[in-house]
Amino acid sequence: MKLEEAIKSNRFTDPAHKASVNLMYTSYWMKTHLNTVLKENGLTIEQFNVLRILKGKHPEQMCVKDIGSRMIEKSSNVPRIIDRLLIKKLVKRTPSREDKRETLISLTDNGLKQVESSNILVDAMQKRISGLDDSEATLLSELLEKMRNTD
Amino acid sequence: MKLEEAIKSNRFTDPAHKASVNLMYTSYWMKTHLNTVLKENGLTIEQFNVLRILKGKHPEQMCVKDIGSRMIEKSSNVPRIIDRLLIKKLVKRTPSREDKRETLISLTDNGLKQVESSNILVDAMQKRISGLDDSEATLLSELLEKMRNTD
DNA sequence: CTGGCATAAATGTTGCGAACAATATTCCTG
DNA sequence: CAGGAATATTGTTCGCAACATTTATGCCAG
Repeated sequence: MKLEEAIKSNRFTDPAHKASVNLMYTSYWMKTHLNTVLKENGLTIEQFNVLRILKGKHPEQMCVKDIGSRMIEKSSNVPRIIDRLLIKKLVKRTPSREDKRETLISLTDNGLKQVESSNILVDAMQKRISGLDDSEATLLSELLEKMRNTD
Repeated sequence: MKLEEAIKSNRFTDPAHKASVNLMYTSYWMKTHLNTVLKENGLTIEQFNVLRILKGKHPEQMCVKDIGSRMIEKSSNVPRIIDRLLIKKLVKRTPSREDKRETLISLTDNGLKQVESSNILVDAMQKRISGLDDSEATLLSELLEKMRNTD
């Protein structure tokens, strides 16, 4: 669907304005699909993101700060997202020995299964909905990074 | 900043995967800037969005359904966003005469001033942070719409 | 004209997360 | 060793998402 149909508007002041609205709408659209898929497994996007980050180091542990620095949406509430994963027994919390200020988090067996099964669903969904081929996707990434060049 | 630095990861299964993470990260990045700017005026993004939609028809009124259909993030909670705008007296609620199921919403004078002043801040911020020229921004919009071609 | 379905809006409820402050513990550096 | 920095947790408030329910009204088929 064209942006103009999706939000019934065509009053954009300039191409950059339209692009930023398009960007937020497309991200919303993607998240809606993600949410739908993850709900089958009882996960929120943020929870899935933390699990996926932990899977990247599995079976090693990660401290809370490192998890936070790898999240797409930086959040001061990582401990509470972990709380919810703990309740579902997808994750384990262990005090660190080397630096006693830290706590180390790792996936449980259940957590690993959960994230692997969710990954399959998510990958399939993304393949199904994305209309871009590899070179277009690469170009999109380049434009997005150029857009953020003031970082 | 490159995506890999921003989320300290370079394990993307394919360009489309990287593009979708990049998309969500860039949208988050944009919203963070938006939030910072709007906070000066005591508005959330959703509230600003509703005000901006109303400005498009000002001084005419709009019913709640039409507002919702124009929002970037479709929400079933439009009445409650309007509640908060009402408390700040930025918006007025009037029962419709033609169709008594509807309520008509319009900007107050204060609301109009508020959205105009916010627009200035937002436009300046977007100019300041975006590293894309017009043709790149147009290309970005095209890619985003192609990405959503399964709509 | 009316009975039943559709539509618009509001409301109730639950839960997640953002934002920000405050606290406790531990580390590190001068 | 003292004082400040870093790490994680906790408290609090708020906005919003999601979903169900309710109320009022419009509309159409019979």
